[in-house]
Amino acid sequence: MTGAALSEARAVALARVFKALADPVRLRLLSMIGAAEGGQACVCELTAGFEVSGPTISHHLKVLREAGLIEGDRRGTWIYYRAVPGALDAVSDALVPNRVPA
Amino acid sequence: MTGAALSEARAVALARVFKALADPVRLRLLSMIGAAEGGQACVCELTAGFEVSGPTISHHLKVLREAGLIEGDRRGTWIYYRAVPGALDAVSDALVPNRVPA
DNA sequence: TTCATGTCTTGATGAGCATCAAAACAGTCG
DNA sequence: CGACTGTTTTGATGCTCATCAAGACATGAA
Repeated sequence: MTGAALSEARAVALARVFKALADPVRLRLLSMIGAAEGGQACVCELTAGFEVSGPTISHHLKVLREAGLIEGDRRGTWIYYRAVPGALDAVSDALVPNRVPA
Repeated sequence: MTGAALSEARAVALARVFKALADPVRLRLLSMIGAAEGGQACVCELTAGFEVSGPTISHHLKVLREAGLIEGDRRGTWIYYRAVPGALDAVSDALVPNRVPA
């Protein structure tokens, strides 16, 4: 956030992603998905880790999906979600441009 | 977000910061402060760059201040705001731990 | 087809937030 | 002190969001 000033349009787009990240449940969902075996997890596993109801988890997953942070595909009975590659890196870059991949 | 699963407490703390970033006006304020001469800007300069009213800018600056992202000090008539060093880096680290300073 | 399971959508409710106008506070200058 | 500028606080309003209960949809099995 030290480079040139942010344009209005870019600020709106970035704010949308940050809004998706601005909830403890969604952060933990994202974390659980990333930490899961093979980088993916089905909704049943995710729901088990929280005290909130199934529909609420589904709602949060939808928010993350619409923000471009995760994507899911149905495999038989279950739906598996995984992180969209590079999505979080792009957000990280926007915050601190002077960083490079390890 | 690929390491160990996030604790509930850490998720709540992180979400608080993301919530502060989840507004286009606040993102642009942060950007303008970072891009300003000497890394600091007075409220009058910031207000001039927006269409919203003065009190609204003041409100957003307060949110950023309470999130630990900026700090301000009065210097005569004007109050100057600047970014808290390392605050954004910490957020960036939380998102993508596998990055190192350039 | 009928049933059971997993996931999502709908509808409703209560809490939180962005915004502004008006008032209050802080500091400078005459 | 009094007038003025810069900044914040207060109060009110409309909107968005998180959550749940109930129902709907999708898939696989009997």
